[in-house]
Amino acid sequence: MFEPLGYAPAYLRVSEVIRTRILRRELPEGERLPTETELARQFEVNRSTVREALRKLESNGLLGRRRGGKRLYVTRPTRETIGGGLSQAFALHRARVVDVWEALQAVQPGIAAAAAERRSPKALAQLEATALRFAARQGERELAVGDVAGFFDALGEAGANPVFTLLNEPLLRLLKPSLAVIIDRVPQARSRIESAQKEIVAAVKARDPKSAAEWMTRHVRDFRRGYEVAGIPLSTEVGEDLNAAVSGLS
Amino acid sequence: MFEPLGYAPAYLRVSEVIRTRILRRELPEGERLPTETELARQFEVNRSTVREALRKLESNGLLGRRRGGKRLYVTRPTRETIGGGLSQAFALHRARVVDVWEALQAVQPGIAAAAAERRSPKALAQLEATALRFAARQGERELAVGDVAGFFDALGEAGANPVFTLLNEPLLRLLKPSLAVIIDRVPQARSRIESAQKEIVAAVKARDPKSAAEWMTRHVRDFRRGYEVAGIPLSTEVGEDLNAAVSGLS
DNA sequence: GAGTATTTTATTGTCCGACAATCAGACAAG
DNA sequence: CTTGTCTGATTGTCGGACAATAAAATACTC
Repeated sequence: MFEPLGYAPAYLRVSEVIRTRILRRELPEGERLPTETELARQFEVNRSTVREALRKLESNGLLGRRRGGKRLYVTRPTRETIGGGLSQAFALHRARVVDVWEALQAVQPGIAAAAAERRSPKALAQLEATALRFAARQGERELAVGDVAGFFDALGEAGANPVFTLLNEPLLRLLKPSLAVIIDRVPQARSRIESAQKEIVAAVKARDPKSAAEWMTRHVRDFRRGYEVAGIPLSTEVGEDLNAAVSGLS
Repeated sequence: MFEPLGYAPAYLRVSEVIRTRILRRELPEGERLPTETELARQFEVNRSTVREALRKLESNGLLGRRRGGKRLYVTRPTRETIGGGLSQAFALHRARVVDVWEALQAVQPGIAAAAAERRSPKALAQLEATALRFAARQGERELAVGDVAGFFDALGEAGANPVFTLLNEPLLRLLKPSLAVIIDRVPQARSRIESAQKEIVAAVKARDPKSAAEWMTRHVRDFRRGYEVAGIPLSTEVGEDLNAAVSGLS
């Protein structure tokens, strides 16, 4: 019948004010924030209160500090920040590998198509380099996994769409552990990935969105096969210990 | 040559410890956190330090409080939390409506297909209800926009994939303002949306993923037409003032 | 005068102690 | 069984303090 009348503690109000200032770019990226004491003076609150507000903004990725620096600067959330937060959220919502895979399946073909449509020469070169790096890699499971993720990243970048770029990161992050298992346990995994990448690169180079999307669809579908062959149950929760989940094939 | 040896202030270490405890579910959701004084005692730091740590976790959505309550509880990030953070990030990365639209184009058909495959009777009922609500709505632009978003939400829910559900929210949030403009300025918008929803619901009901995806593709493509007809430049940045952006057709 | 040491200052991280507001229960009264 | 009253616990906020150290300013060297 009645709404609660919603009082907000000072630390929240302070962080809110700073936040909106940043969002409407009155505090532009790279700007150095005033000192805590100065902020406290301006807002007429205690420094402790200001600090609580700053911690919030800091973990939102809106404030950060330069390497080892003391003062805070206005920044925007990086891929890493967002990726970390989102993948953590997915894990807490008990997302399973099949869920992540399904999302990948939905989103990657679109990304590939966008990349094919709009790739700059530079982005293309980047993409080719990544593919080659993976192909040349021997052993070194972890690095190989990084290369695969790097390929998706480069593709997202080539699409020149920040939404894609930012959404890509958390999915890859969740995928990586299981991908490592696949590469370890499925002998033909590397060559299949390699050839899929080659086809996708070719399509992107030829500016052929349709073909890029199709090859990507196959590529992602292959991952699913990989899970099955590697003995990773599709219902494994991401963030779970994979070693515990894979059915014990030696 | 050498990595910086990375000292972390106490408030960070405290929040990190609590965070990992939550992530590995040693602090299960719904658990009441000890009082600040108690935490300070256990970590052997000052209460102010604990409070800074708590603020970080709070804005990550890992801690929250029950309506008007005082004590903190372990929670997981809600759709709203994530949606807010992500859409804010998109805005700061200068995403444009066309970028968001493209992401929608990529992801929604997959969601629709998933919903068609797995919808429970209950989720289907929910979806139908949402569609009907939109159809019955007259005037009340804001509410109508909410209904459209609600339709996508219900669809994501029906897919029973937390990844989809969580990714949906921020996209919709960014879309809403421009959607409002479309509904205002494009006379046939409502009826087109209504009929698309009807087709999608039918496909979901019939458990026909392929058809669901196809209709969704058309539905989303329609939005793009809507932008053009409404005079919203596709390169408008989301979060920008739309009234300033629409070409002045009175 | 450009680059390198050295000193000085400013700023953050942390602590302590304090107090009002208020939430959560217990308890009494109608 | 609801309403009012009391009590204790807990949070939000404050003020002041101090060591560590980053940033700025200064002196020094070639």
